[in-house]
Amino acid sequence: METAKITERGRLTRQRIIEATGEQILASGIGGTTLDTVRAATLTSKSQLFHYFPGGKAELVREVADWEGRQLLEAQEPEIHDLGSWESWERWRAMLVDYYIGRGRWACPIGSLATQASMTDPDLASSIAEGMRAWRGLLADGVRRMQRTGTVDGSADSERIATVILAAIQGGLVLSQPERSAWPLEAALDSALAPLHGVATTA
Amino acid sequence: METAKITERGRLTRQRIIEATGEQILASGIGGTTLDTVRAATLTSKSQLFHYFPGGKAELVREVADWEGRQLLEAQEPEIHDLGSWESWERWRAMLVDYYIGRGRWACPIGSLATQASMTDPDLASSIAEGMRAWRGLLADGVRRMQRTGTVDGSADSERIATVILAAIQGGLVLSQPERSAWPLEAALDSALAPLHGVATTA
DNA sequence: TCTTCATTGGACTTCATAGTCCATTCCTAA
DNA sequence: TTAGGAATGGACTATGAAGTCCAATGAAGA
Repeated sequence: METAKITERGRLTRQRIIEATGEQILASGIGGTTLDTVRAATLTSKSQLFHYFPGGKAELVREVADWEGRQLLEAQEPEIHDLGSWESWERWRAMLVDYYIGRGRWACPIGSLATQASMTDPDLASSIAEGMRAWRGLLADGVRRMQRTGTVDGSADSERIATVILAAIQGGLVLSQPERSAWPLEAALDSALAPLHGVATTA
Repeated sequence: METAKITERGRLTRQRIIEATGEQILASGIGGTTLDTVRAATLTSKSQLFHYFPGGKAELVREVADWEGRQLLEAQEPEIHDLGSWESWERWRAMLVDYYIGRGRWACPIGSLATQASMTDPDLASSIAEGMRAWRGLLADGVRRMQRTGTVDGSADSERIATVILAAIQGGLVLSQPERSAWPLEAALDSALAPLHGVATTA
């Protein structure tokens, strides 16, 4: 058994801790999130935090990053595995904007953690980099599907287009966050998506 | 007199503190930068830090943000005030990539601070937002110059194009940082600049 | 029922860091 | 030369947050 004995009740508590920590990190950053505020929000005790996360805060943050990463990918279902038509890309785009802005996140759980912690926690940094690569891979798959249908020039570099789209998301959020407006994100995203519907970038 | 009495010697010390703090923040983040490490790096004493920055760490960080913002704009001189030809844009792009990657920064002093502190320090957040707007304005000026020469479609929204370029920079850096590779930044930037030399986005 | 172990509560310890205070040194101008 | 204020040194305090420890509780199977 890899994970020590854990009952259903324990699993729920553990999950509750992860989700509450995720919310606090998104709202206040890693530095603004303390074990005491997590404890208060989850109605747990110090010993529980260390019982479920023996590695302390660092391990907890890493688990949060993993979980948020999975959530982010799940939120993009089912479109993320389609992306074979412009309509699918449009639905995916709408979902994404809603995920970030509509739900009041205003930041990417992954991208934001990347800039916050990549310099202090190498483990977390590589985990995040891996998540980014996975995400980029799914987008690149979509781009290749568009190339197969002929909508997109077959000679274009699909990985590169996927990277540009990801960068647009992350950069758009960096600008949207302080402005509290969705439009930088939408502008950046639409600009990056332009090559996917056979229309030149018109800005 | 707005600023209290300060001699040339004092001004230099103060500046030394700002620059060292800026380097540490860029390398280790705000949380990873302590007054003690700054003190050690600058060969100063605790009392000096509070003598020059009565508001403590928060004020120091804000001064750093201001100074880094000015540095960032200065680094783009003189091109940032030209940008009237594609060649000028190319020179500007090269300068920028060198500023971030060539000098081992791997992060934007402004964008990185935005995600690190905008949620905890509203003053800093608005100061950063203002810096972003100023920067965007300069880029938009350049875009309009390109429109006047006819290289760029005059009906395009110059502010929007400028925003997309800024987002490409910020997002490119988010991706470049964990990968320790310049190419995400270059890909995003080149894609955003494509509309400026009359070539459709080819990725 | 009883045993065992996961789960929980919460006080306590340790430590890093922001911030305070006062004495001392350095510079400059009268 | 000297007086005054800026600049500096560094010990000290206060605080908050991470992490430890042990006792108490709850649940599930023998």
